[in-house]
Amino acid sequence: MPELPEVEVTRLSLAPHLMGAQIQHLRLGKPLRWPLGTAPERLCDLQVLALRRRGKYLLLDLNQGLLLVHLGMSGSLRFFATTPPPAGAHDHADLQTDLGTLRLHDPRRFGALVYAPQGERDPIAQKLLGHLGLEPLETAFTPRALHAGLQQKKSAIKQVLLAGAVVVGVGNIYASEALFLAKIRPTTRANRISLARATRLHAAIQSVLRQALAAGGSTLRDFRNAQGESGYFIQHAAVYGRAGLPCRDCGTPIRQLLQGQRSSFFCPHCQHV
DNA sequence: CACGGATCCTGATGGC
DNA sequence: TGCCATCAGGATCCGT
Repeated sequence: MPELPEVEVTRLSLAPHLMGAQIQHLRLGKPLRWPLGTAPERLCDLQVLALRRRGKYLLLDLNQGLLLVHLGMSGSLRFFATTPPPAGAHDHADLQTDLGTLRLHDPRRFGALVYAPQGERDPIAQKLLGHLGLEPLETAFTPRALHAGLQQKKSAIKQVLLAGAVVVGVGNIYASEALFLAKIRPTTRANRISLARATRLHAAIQSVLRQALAAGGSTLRDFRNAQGESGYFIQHAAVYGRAGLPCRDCGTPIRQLLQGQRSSFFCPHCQHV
């Protein structure tokens, strides 16, 4: 469900509610991808100082340590200013604060809630964040930097984008969309992409992510922001989920293929090598 | 050590 | 209607 835009939309809608909140209780449901890494009681009385994002991770800076939240494939966060409704079968964490309750809903449980007592330099934070590539909407992400990163990778560009070691936050939907905009085939080896084409891809990634952000995140299935509202970007997808349908630019049927167990979509006419 | 594949889990969907 | 196979927005881990 969540790629960078969805996580960022979540962060933006959550920040005003969580800023300065004091944790009173943490209730955990079924296990998530990783254990919390501490006893839930240890978080009591800690205060939320800031809400940041790194790739698809949400980072809650506490006055002692850092709480990392990942939404996996099916996760979403909601904030309840008053008493939340009873937890459902897939509500696996309730972070109760003096300002309200942050609830993590995640049917597939690929998501995670992890406490790093020593903040970003904590080993667990290093393990999860240390290898991440550039933030696509920050100034360090330039056409040259993208090109340089791609030069190091021999795999297909689609898989390099998904891996997050060069640039973070681009998931399965936006990878296909960005490659279509840049007119690059998903199967092209990353190190065979010229500076000119990397420059197009750079612009395409930013354009696709910014559009999705402005639209409030995609809504392929059930993405909701912290207020429970859904976005609508996916209805404008150029290629994602459109196998067999005519390309919006040239009419050629969109093709679907499998790369690393993930579907890719592309127009065989508009996207060369 | 870089790469590709298997893997975690539940729900929705479509074919028979 | 029921049963089964397939697929879904992620990312780590493990074997080669």
